[in-house]
Amino acid sequence: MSPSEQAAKRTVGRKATISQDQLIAAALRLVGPHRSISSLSLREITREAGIAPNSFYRHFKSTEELAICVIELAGSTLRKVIGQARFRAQERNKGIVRMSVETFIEQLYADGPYLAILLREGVIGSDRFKHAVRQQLSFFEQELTEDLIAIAARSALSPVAPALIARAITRLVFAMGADALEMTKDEHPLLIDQMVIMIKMLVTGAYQLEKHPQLTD
Amino acid sequence: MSPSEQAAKRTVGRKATISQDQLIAAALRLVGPHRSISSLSLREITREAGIAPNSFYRHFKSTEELAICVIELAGSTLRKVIGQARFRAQERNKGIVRMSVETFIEQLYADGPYLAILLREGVIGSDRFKHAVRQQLSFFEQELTEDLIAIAARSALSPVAPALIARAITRLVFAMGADALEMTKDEHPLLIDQMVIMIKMLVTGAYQLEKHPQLTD
DNA sequence: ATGAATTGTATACACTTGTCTAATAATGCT
DNA sequence: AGCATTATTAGACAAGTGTATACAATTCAT
Repeated sequence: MSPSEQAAKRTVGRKATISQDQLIAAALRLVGPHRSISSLSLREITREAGIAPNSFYRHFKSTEELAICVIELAGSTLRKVIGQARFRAQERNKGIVRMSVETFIEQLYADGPYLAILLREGVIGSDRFKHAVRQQLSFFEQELTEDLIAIAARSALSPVAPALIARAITRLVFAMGADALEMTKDEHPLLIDQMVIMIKMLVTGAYQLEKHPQLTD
Repeated sequence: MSPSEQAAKRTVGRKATISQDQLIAAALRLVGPHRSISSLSLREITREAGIAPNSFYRHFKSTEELAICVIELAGSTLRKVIGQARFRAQERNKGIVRMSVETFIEQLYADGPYLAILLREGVIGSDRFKHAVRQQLSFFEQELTEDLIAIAARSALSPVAPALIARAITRLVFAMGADALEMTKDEHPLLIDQMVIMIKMLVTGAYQLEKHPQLTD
């Protein structure tokens, strides 16, 4: 149940002066590019939002509840952005891989630091918390899998464990994204080149293994 | 300067009733498989170690200082373990890749949850903190690079950007390791199979790209 | 207009946190 | 033995935390 959906149910009573979305916005403002969501305190958020601490409970059961909303927002936003990148790749004639990777890295410093959030919060916080992040990652994986199947079909090659490739690429890209967070922007082009090559390795390697499934491990 | 080296300097005065290593042990006990080091409070650690809060300062300047010691310990311990895995791979006749990956995953639940620590703390905490983790990662990368060069030399193939492959493998393995942390142990064998295939994809892909450096991106 | 429902606030409580100041205890050197 | 040195402690402080209770304000349906 998204914030706005839930708010629509109310029919009688005092009009809300603050919305869940405004609280989320306040939290995002506090997080910025460096802080972790799970480190935000309830009082901090309400202070930033300009309301009394207790008012928070009218909108979220706990800060964890809010954090999960943020994660879902981050995931869906990012998938939207990456989806657009595929179209842009066809307009200009950059490769899909390169275009996607570039867009991905751009998002690190976009208005909403959504990518940075997903990168950080996947390994800390409560179980529900981590689960939410991993679910978003699996959405990426899924969409990527579908892409790979489509591409394999066009090139008349059988799909070689596309789910596995998708998982590898997803993990690789997110890990390198975490690296990028600790760099200055001028180092990003080099990193992007590396990421593109890595992905190429994975894909051509996958096709190669399909053709010659022997090889020692 | 490691904990034990520093302690050796003292010549006169009251004998220390607690050592830096004992404090580190207490911290590790608290971290367990789930908590983050950066979330440990000074008082918590001293409580666990059985000393007064202020005594902490005689051994570490701050909890961050201790955390960095833990990270370095975790890194060197893990590299030792993985190094041994290579020898073990030759004794039994499993492949180096499979043996290393299996050993890696085993470490998730070893006595010292060192791997879990490295996986988590790379993206949170202070800059010094993150830097310490990334340094340990780069050590892994380096040793792996040397291995790849050696292998390439034996197989009479030119080394195809071994540093890049090493980086990709490292990132991939650590990311999948983070996944493993959220699974039950009976799911690990499947994950290990996947990791091995992914690494094979990367390596054979790299050789393939060397032979035919065209291909769209 | 009245009352129910809902949102927001004020105050307070019990905790935890890091760190300061002094004082005490134990050790080695002379 | 006495002294300097170091380790540890106790006690206290200000600041921050989540949340419980009680109350005020606002809105809608009747």
